[in-house]
Amino acid sequence: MTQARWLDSREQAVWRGFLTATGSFMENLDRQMQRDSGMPLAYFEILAVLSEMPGRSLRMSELAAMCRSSRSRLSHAVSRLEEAGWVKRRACESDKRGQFAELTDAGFAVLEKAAPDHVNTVRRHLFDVLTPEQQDQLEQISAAIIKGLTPECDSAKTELEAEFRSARASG
Amino acid sequence: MTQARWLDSREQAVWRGFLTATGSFMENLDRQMQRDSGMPLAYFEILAVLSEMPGRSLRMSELAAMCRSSRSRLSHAVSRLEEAGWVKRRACESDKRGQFAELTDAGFAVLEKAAPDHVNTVRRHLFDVLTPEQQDQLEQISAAIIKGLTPECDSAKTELEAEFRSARASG
DNA sequence: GCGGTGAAGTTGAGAGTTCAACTATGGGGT
DNA sequence: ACCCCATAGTTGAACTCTCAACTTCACCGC
Repeated sequence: MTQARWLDSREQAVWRGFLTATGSFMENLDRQMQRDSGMPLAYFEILAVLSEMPGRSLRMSELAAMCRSSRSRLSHAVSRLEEAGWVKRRACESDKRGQFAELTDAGFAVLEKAAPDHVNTVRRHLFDVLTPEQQDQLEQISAAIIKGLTPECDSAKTELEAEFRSARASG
Repeated sequence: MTQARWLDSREQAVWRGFLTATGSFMENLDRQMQRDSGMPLAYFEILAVLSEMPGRSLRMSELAAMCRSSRSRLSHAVSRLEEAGWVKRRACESDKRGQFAELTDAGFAVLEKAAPDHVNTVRRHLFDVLTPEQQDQLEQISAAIIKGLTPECDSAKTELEAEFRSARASG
C-alpha cells in the first residue's frame, strides 16, 4: 500500500476540524474529571456503567466491552478502583475463570458526587453548542463511522483465520 | 454545582454514539500507526506538522499548539524523536529561551513511508463512510464545538485574573 | 476421560502522558 | 539599573496504557 489518494483541501479542513474538536473536547472532559473528582474519565465511565447494571456488577469482559477498553486495561483500572474501595471483585460461580466487578456503596457515592459536573460539562460543550438538527446529524455520522469500523475487525479476523488454515494445509 | 439537567434518552444515544465512534476510530488509527510504523499517532502528527513548515522547523511552543499538545508532552516526545534521529533541536538566536524542532531527512523519509497507510485508513474509515453532506455537517459540528471550547478557557483565565487582582487588592 | 484449542483474566515491563516544580531569559514599569 | 512577573522549555515522579506472555478453566471431538 504505497499509493494513496491524498486529502483535498476540503477534506483536510474536515479532518483537521474533527481532530481538533474531538481532541480538545475529550481532553477538556478528562481534565474536568481529574480536577474535580481526582480520577480519569475512563475510571468514571467504569463506575457509571457498573451503576446501571442489576446488582451493580458485571463480568470483567462485558464491562471491558461496554467501556471500549482492552481486558488488560480494565484489569489494571479495576485494581486501582479496588484499592480506592470503590469497586470490589467477586468470583463467578458458573464459570470459575470469571470475575465480577461490583460497585461498592463508597463507589456509588463518589459517582453520584462526580456525575453532575460531568453532565454539565458535556451539556455545555456539546449539546448547548449544537442545534437539534446537528445533534441528529452527529448521531447519524457516529453510527456510520461505527458501522464502517466493526466490519473491519471481522474481515481482518476471517482473513487471518483463512491464512492460518491455508498455512496449516500447506505445512 | 450539585444540580444538573440529566441527558434524556435521545441525548444519551447521541452521546454514547459520539463516544464510541470517536473512541474506536481514534484507537484504530493509533493502532494502525503503531503497528505499521512503530510510533504513536501523536508522534506522526509532530512529524507531519513539521514537514509542512518552511525549513521544516518550528518553535516548540508553536508546534505544541498545532499538535494540541502540552509543552511538557511535546518536550518528552521531541526527546524521543531526537533519539530516533527523526528530529533535532536547534537554539533560537533572537530568543535565547527558545528552541526549534527541526525535521531531519531521516524523519522526513519515515514520514513519507508512513503517510500513505495513514491517509488510506482515514479515508476508509471516515470519508468513505460519510456522504458529502455528512462531511459538511461534520465540519460545521466540529467548528461549533471548537468555538464553544475556546471561550471557556478565555473566560476562565480572565476570571482567575480578576480573582487574583481582587485578592491582591484586599490582601 | 484425554488432549487440544480457545476464552477469561492477570501480570510485568516498557512506553507515553500529566502535573508540579524548576531554570533561564525576556520585558515592562519605576 | 533594578525588580517583578510572564514566557519558553525541561525535568522527574506518579500514573495510565499497551503489548505480550502466562495461568486457569471451559468446551469439543475422539
